[in-house]
Amino acid sequence: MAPPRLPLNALRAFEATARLGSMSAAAGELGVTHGAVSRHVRELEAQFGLSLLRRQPKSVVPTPGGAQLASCLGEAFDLMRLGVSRLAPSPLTLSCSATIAMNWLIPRLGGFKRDNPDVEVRLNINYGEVDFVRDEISVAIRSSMFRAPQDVVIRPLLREDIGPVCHPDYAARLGLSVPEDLARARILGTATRPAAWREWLEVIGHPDLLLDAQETYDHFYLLIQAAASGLGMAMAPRIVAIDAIARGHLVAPFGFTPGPHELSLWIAPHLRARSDVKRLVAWIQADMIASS
Amino acid sequence: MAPPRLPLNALRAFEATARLGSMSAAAGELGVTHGAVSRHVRELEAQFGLSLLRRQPKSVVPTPGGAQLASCLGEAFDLMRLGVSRLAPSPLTLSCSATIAMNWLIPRLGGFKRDNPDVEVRLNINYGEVDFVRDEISVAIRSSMFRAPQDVVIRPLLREDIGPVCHPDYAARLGLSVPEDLARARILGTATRPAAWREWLEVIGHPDLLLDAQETYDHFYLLIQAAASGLGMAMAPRIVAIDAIARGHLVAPFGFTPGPHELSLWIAPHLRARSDVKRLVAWIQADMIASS
DNA sequence: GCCGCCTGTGAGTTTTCCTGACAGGTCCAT
DNA sequence: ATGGACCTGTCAGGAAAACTCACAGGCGGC
Repeated sequence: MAPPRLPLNALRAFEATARLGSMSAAAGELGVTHGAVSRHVRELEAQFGLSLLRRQPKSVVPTPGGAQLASCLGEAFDLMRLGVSRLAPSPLTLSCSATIAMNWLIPRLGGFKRDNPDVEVRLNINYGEVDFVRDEISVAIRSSMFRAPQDVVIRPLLREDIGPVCHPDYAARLGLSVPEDLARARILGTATRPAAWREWLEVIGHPDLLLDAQETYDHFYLLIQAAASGLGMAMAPRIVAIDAIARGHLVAPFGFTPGPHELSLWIAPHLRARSDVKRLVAWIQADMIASS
Repeated sequence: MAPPRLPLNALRAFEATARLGSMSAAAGELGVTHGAVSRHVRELEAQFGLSLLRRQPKSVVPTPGGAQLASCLGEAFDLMRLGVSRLAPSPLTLSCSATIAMNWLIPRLGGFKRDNPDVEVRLNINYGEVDFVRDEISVAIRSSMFRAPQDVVIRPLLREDIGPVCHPDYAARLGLSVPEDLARARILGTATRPAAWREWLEVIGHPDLLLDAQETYDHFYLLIQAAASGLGMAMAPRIVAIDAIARGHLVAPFGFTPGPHELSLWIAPHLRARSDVKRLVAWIQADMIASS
């Protein structure tokens, strides 16, 4: 008969219990209920034929043997974690447009780093096509304007709500109340989304209105900054304007309307099960929803 | 979001695979199928987002990262095993009668030690009542003549087949063919089982025959040896005579008949889940059945 | 006394793990 | 070539482990 396999999960539960001096605390650390921990410890005691913990009213104390075992186990688990962490993982790289990066991601990234101090996020500022392997991209935030590569895991984030934005004083000065009033405004555009104003006019039901960009910026984020500086009206997705609106740098006199595009997460298929990838994805999804 | 729990079972499967250079070998060591190991390894690779093994036609070779991880894991598991083995277990103690010990157990004990080199078995030569705690007994072989203590785990072994035995030459000289012929034999008895002959006569359907012990030994094993020396007929359970019969030291001219008692294993309840206890119990059960 | 905090335990359920069977691949011997 | 031995990969289905939920009981503090 072969030597019995070590009951690894039970050993982990016991180690945490001995270290924390409490089954409930160990259960919290392991993300299970106290009952599960209690069972694991009893299973070990039965298997070894001796008691590992002295039960006390408000806590548990390892017996001498239990303490020695716990210390061995602690070292062993540390060693495992060390080995796993040494696995030279390719860095976690998030690709998104400069606009999203500046107006949504970077201001919120501190929160992710606070919750996940051990995860390092590299940014890749880009939009459009992605080569996950060549550029070592783990996750990309992309608009549905672009086609995802084959095999990529896609998680829809949100439909882009779009609307005109400008500086609050600018809006007040022009007295905007209906879309037609925009004829009085200076219309700002961007080279990367030449159809932006046309798309908006269509979704709000004024396809007849003609608003042509009187000034065109090379980059979307320059456009946003121009609008925030009071230089005119920009057509912007809510997600990139929301912070500026909250700070009072921008207003959206006509609100936002669901636009023709949506934002998605593209996840490198070979990395989709990696824990840091999963954590980043979960965080982006949650924070995107929270800020929409 | 909490840091992910280490997938311990998968890590163990990978460690064995890397050490043995083969999933099938690892599966053998762990007592599972190769499919299970394959899944575990793939799960790890997915979770870490990198490949741990280079697949080759007839084997697998750890990648550099995989080799480093495997070495860490190997140390960690060794440490765990060490910690567990240090748990000062009470010694494994088997209690049985001197007769069983001499005529059945000890000749077979080598086989158990060969299959379980890491298990040390202490013997407690005794019969009748057992105090598992005071005498630190783990397992006892006992006859149903005795009452087991409360709470003991009982595993029936076999019904005692009993019959008269003597030296082959002695049987030939007397020309025994029917029980009545035993009147010509010298009847040997033992103080510990004074009713042995009577019980046999009853189970073979000759309650009328009267065979009284003409010589009585203090111990059963002395009785067996006396019979094997040609001093007369002894009433013996098959299980204690079987080896002497096989070696030609004894014969059972009337065979063996199911007797009124049976042999059982009594297992100390607080030790019943201990792996060495379970292995000893399994071995005794298997070998008892094999030799009956 | 009552309440809060701990652990123990049972039934029932979810999740994990494993099996068993098959497929594809390489190497070796025939 | 061709068949056999021996790997690994994969899938559906089933056994076993793990977990949850709910309740019970003990102890200490307010």
